[in-house]
Amino acid sequence: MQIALTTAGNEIASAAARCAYGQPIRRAPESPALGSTRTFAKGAEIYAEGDRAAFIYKVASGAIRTSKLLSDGRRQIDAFHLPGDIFGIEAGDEHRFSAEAIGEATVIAYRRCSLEILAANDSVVARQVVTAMMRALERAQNHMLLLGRKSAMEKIATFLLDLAGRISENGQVDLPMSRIDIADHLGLTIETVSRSLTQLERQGAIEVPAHRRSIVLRDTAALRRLDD
Amino acid sequence: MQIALTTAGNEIASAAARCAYGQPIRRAPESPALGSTRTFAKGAEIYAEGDRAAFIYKVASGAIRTSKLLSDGRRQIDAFHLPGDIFGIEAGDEHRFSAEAIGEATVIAYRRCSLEILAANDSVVARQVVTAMMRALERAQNHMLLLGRKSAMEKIATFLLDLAGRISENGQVDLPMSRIDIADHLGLTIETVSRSLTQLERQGAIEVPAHRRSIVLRDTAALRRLDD
DNA sequence: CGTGTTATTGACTTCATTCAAATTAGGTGG
DNA sequence: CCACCTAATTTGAATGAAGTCAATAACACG
Repeated sequence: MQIALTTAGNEIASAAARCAYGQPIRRAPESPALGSTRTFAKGAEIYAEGDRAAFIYKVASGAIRTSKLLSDGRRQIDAFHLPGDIFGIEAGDEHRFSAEAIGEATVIAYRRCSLEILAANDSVVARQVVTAMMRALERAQNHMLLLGRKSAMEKIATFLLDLAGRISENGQVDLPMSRIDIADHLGLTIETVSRSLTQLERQGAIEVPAHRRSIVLRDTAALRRLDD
Repeated sequence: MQIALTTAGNEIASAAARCAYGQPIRRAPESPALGSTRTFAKGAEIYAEGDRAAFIYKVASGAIRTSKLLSDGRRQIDAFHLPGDIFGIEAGDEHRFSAEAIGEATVIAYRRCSLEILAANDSVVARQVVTAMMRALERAQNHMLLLGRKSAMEKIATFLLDLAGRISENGQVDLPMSRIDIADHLGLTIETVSRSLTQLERQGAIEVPAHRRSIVLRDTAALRRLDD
């Protein structure tokens, strides 16, 4: 029982169908109600803080940032979501972050229903959603330590190692996001991000190719020493 | 079907019994296996980072802090847990924070089993645990914004308003925790916490009685202006 | 009352920010 | 392919918010 539109092995879609209709329903592939793929241009908003949370999302390609704003415009980027990552899960009925595509990105949107009902009705999807939530919680908790107690250099080192663990091929990390995004994720300014990268490069820990959107980790041991 | 030792209306205990034994089992009140109350002295450790997470806890009285350490001793207090709060839920099998009693405190410990099994087997407890996790996630996400983007004064204002919302009687907040704990929660030093409180007092927003362990909110509007 | 702990205050330093300018990258149209 | 333009990034100099170090003050408790 798998719905054509969804990616292979995806349990969320079938569960969402059950959730919405009581029992699994076979749907035409062109149905937009669940598991629909959407493409967003660079900078496009997927949802805003306060929007009704009707869907949860899975990144298919590209990268998404979720962020919160203070009234005067200061921004905190809670997380970057890469292909395979689920985002947009909420406890209440509205989004508590806004989500934007960083570059061009495609996401799969799944109609959401109350997580309590979901969890009660379907153990497979419950596990998936609970797991995604747990991951978000762990990420947030580690990030609190970073934001509250680490220096700029340590923040950058931690960030690079984390990204490398998620998307590096042979020690090279292609940054999907700008310096501003990195700064707003790490609680720094773009200038400090830039200076820290320069300093790490001078120390031989990393190498920043000309186009500035990728970073080669030269000395991960040195970075790890900064990480903790 | 309620187990004698547990507090009234508590679903976690009965679910834990089901979880551990497949079906509900009536246990003698003196059984320590689930819903057991434990008392901790000031500063006593309930569990350490890395400990096997065999229980989840609910605060009965007093206050608990959960925190993470950097290798050189810098500390980030993730949250303060007050009576009624659940803490110690983990995705994996070990604790990712340490938990200590702030003053003398009593907690109720519930034998834990894999959350996936929990969620699959029992919708009532699934809802409770998922709700507690959600709350932890929301707290963490708001706290990231505070740690990453707020000034010292704003941090203190947010902290006081939050605490007031949880334990104030008529605008008076009795702080269970020391300045060091506040500092380590807000990503500040004790000196900065102290100076910020003094400044808020000078501005007439708060009043700090002589014993320094309680705070009267005089002008919540002014605090709210700082909060966001 | 001492004594130890916790909090406040003061003086100075530092790390990161701010403001400003220069440089580089990437896209557009000739 | 190159000149131009805009946006992103880097770099420099000065400032500032919070940290550090040090001393004092206020409690809490025996």
